[in-house]
This record gives sequence, structure tokens and C-alpha cells, in this order.
Amino acid sequence: MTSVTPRDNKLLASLPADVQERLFPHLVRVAMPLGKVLYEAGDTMASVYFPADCIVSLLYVMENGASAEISVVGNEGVVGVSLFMGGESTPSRAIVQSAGLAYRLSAQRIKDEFVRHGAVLVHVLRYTQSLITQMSQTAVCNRHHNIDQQLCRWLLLSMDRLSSNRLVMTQDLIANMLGVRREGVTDAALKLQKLGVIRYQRGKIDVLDRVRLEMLSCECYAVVKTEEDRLLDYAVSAVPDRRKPLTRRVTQRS
Amino acid sequence: MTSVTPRDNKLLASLPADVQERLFPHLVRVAMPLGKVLYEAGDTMASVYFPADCIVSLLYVMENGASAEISVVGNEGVVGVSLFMGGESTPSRAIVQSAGLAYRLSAQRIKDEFVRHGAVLVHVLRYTQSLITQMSQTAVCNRHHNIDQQLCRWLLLSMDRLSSNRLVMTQDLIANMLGVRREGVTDAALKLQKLGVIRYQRGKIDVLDRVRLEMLSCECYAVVKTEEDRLLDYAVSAVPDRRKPLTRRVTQRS
DNA sequence: TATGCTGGGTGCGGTATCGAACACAGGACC
DNA sequence: GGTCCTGTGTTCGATACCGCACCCAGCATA
Repeated sequence: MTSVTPRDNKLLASLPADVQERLFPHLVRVAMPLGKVLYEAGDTMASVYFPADCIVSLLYVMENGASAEISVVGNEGVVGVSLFMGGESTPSRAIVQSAGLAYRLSAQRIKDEFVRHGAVLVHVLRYTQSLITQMSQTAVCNRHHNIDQQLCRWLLLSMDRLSSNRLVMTQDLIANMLGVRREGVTDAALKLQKLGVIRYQRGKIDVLDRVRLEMLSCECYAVVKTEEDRLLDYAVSAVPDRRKPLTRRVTQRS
Repeated sequence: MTSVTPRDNKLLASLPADVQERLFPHLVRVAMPLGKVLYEAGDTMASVYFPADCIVSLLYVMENGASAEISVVGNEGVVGVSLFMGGESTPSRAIVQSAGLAYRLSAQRIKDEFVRHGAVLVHVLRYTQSLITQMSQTAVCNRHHNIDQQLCRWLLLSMDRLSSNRLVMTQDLIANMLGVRREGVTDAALKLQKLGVIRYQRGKIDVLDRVRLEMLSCECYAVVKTEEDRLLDYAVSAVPDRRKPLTRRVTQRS
């Protein structure tokens, strides 16, 4: 818990040493309790957040109150891409889905760094593209796949962003994220439990058989994961304009 | 038809004069016939396309062949944002949804221009953010709104990208875009026709009452349109880092 | 022990959409 | 004129999900 450092965020960790030296002194470690709202839809953003061990959901809330998660951000990325995209705000809400810590950076710092057109620009843009993939795939998934499959996808995406295979998350909250009824999640979760893939009890979900979970998931998880692996291959992406090999890795355990 | 110029693309038109002078000689005018595939999912992109009077759909195709449009690009934007985002490819297909002309620019030219970190970077990033809004809203719309509403949204988004209020588009194609059955579109279109909002005949759709169409649409159209207006206010966005006023304009006729 | 709250399980009718099959009409082509 | 193809209209049963209502179990608190 106290051993968390900025380098727990993979995006930060992958930046060149000189950029890290320049940036890290300005990072503020902040607690991210479950349910904390980082931005409300339309808010002008004052900072970006680099999750260390928490998960943040980007959620659209409709006029009638119904909602749907469009993407999820963990220690592989950053919350608040609109800041460097130039829009300063988005119509979505950012809310903490799994508690933990994050590092906050002021809007001006990230923009200054962005304008230098160095590694930060390259990294955050590639990350943003992976976010676009996740959003697009969510759109398709919402259209074509049933709750059972979507629950699997959601569990996998969440697990990838945590070190453990236990999620602290009620079915009601999951239903809100998926934009479906709580009962629908109950049904799907019951099926998974009967298959021995997960076990849950009052808000705690343990994934017992990840491989089977992947098989039961729709293709959307694999697409997102593959594209993430390709785009966030931070280790070698520090040189701008260097073409990445396009090989797609097979989905595998984190 | 022959009077089309690069300035018919609003993104190009809004660039500063010096950038236009540098860029325009490298633009190639290309025909965009209905159904032409600009990129297949996963293709490495060789060029970007600035639509002049055509519409391009970004489409996800699933393993089982089912598909869904995640966003639509007209003369307000550019096709191929992955090129400057750094990914070089996306898992989506880009396909011409309404025939016309576009201006093609090679991958290297756009990247060179991007690296100068001038108006082009600012413009395309803001445009990309509006694209993100469209994708996100599509995800939510797919989850929560019925075919009737989605058809209205889709017609409005398409009309905004054409000068006329006639769409040349069969119900079957629309169904592919929305990711629903053709019969579902037939039903929805029949209702709209009976209300006197549209008239159609064998692949030609005339919008007779746009105001009513907007009222019948779900909120998703207004959200996307408002955000587009805010982000693509090209006229005054040429200065990097200049903060835009955050006033939201009411949705109105194009 | 009583109470209350939260998380989860179940049942029921309603509805939107699906998959499939078929019928019909406009227009192009011979 | 006849023929064919494409675009549209219609029907029917299946199903996934919804809204609602209610119940039960675990757990904390008094």
C-alpha cells in the first residue's frame, strides 16, 4: 500500500528517465475511494490522473439516469485524455470503480510536457488510441452480445487492471457499468458460479478459472486486449515515429 | 462536382494559409464510390482521406459477420486518425457510405506535418476527440435506445454531412450500419413515413421534416452534435492552447 | 433478541428484437 | 412484351431482456 510509486503506472514507468525526472516531482499521490467522481460530464478538467492500483470507469449517464460504461482505465493508462486532445472536457463521467491510489498531475504540467512533443505525446496518443478501441468494441458488444458474454469481458478487463483475482464489486454496481438490470447480472453470475469459473459472496468476486472465463467471453475482450498489447508496448515505443511490428499476440494471462 | 476543392473539407479549410500552401500540393483528389473499402480492419494505413462531399463509415465487423457502425466521417473531419495517433492501424473497417470525392494525403506527409506541432496537430486532435464522443455515444445508444430512435439519430448524422436532404441508401445498408435486421429498419422507416417526416422509395430517402426528426431522435444526436460544434469550431482554433469557451450551442439545422 | 440494511435469488408478464420465410412491386434488361 | 433482380412489406414463433414485486440470507447494530 505505502510501497506504491509513480512507476506502478505503466505509462509513467515507460517514459524516458529525463522526462520522469522532470515530471515526477509534480505528481501528487491521491487516494481513490470507491465511487469518487473525478470528472462530471462536461466539467473542465483541472488535472489528469495516473492510476497506480485502482480502476476508473468512464461512464455515460443519460437524461433518464440510465448509464453505461464505455471504457475502463487502470495502471496501463491515464484518466483525462481530453485535456491533451484539446477539448478540456468530455460528456462522460469518470468514477472510481475499484479503490486504490493514483498520481495526479495538473492540467498545465501535462500540457507543457505535451507541447515539447517528446515521449509523453507519443505515449499518451498511443494510449488514447487503445482507449478508442475499447470504446468502439464496447459499442459493438452492446449491440451484439448477451449479458453472459459481456460479464465475462468485463471481469477480464477489470482483472487485467488489478494484481489480484478478487474483485470487490456488487452485482448492482456491475449492472450499472454494463447498463443492464441487476437481475441480469445475477443470472449471468449464477451461471458462472455453477460452472466453477467464479465464486462470489456479498460483493466479493473471486475468479477461479480465468482460462474458462476467456473462453466464455465474447471476442471483444481479445480484440481489446490484443490492441492494447500492440499499442502499449511501452518498452520500445519511446522513439517517435518508429514503426511497431504489427504482430498480434495471443491473449494470455496477465 | 468538378467544382470541388480541398476547402470543401472543413478541417482543411480551417488550417492557416501557410499550412494550406504547404499541404495542398500533395493532396490527391480521389473518387469515393459507394461501398469502397478504404481500410480493412488491421490494415496498415498508407494515407488519410479528407472527405469533400462523401461520407465514410467506421465499421466493426465481428467474427460471425455481424457488424455495427461506430462512427461516421464527412467533410468535417478526416479518415485515418490512427496514423497520427501512432497506431498505424485499427481493428475497424472504413467504408464509403455515400459516394463523392475526397482528398488523399500520404501517411508520411501527414506525419511530417504533425511533428511540426502546429495547427494540424491541434486540429486533428480536437477532431479525434469529437470522434471519440461519437463512438462513446454510439455505445450508449446501442445499449439503451430502440431502433426507431437510432434510425433518427443516424439520418441526422448523415444529413449533417451532406448538402442535400436526400440520402441514397437502402434499408438493408442502414440495417448493416446500425447492426440490426433489415426488417427492423423497414418498420422504423414506415413509421417515420406515416408521420410525414421522411419519404423514401427504393433506396432514396428524402427528409421532409427535419425538426420533427430531431424530436423523435434520442438525445444521442444532440450530444454528439453539440460536442462537434464545440470541438470543431475551427475558425478560431488555429492558435494552439487557446482555451475555447465552453458554451454549448443548441442543436440546430446544419 | 429485535431491528434494519445490503446483497443476492426468483417469478411473472410485457416487449423489442431476432431468425426465417414468403409475398409483392418497381425498374432494368432482354 | 416477358424476365429477373433488388428493395420493401408482412407474418410467425423464439428469446433476451425489461420492470416490478417479493423473498431470503448475511451481517451489523442496539
